[in-house]
Amino acid sequence: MSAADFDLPSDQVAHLLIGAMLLVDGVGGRIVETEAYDREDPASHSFSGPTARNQVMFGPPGRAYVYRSYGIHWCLNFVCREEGHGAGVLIRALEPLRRLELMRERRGVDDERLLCSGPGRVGQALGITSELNGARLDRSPFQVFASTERLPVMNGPRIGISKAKEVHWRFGLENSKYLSRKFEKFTSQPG
DNA sequence: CGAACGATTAGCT
DNA sequence: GCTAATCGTTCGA
Repeated sequence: MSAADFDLPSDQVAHLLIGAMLLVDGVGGRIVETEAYDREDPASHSFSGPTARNQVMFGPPGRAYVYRSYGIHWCLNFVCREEGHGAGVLIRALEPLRRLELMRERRGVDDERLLCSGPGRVGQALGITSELNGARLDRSPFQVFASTERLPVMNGPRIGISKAKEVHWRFGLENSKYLSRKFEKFTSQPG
């Protein structure tokens, strides 16, 4: 995918990314769960304007925004919309497909379903660190290929937030074993 | 400068 | 289901 593909509202990109192949240095798999965030969104890091941490969200679309979560985990986002807007998509889960042994080693677990099912796990399995904050998604080490298939996508409330819980900007591949959690309430998107 | 709070996970009950 | 771990970011004094 090119930078222009991310110059769209983050909920559209979050939906579009379900089924896409994501690789970092050849390690990764198929995206099965995402969440959208936007400048006008109280749950978003960008809601209160640019800061040292979130400055990449206010840069050009098609870049990686990487942040430290709970002092422990690295979480990977894709910057969306026009430059300066402050929108992004959090990559919450992958179906692991490439270089599973390296992911098992990095994660310290064998179970395939625990390799990339959660944003912190995705970061650890793919070797994401702050060094990749601001990196272009159309250049090494990233590779992002949109799905050519029409896939059944469901959506629902985002996870782990305290504000804007009524916004259903969590998207997931229906029937995937690799979601970080079940979708309790969801509406199926028209295929 | 201090304090509160996470876009989480793992491990235990 | 509940909670400790763990520390950078943010905001108010």
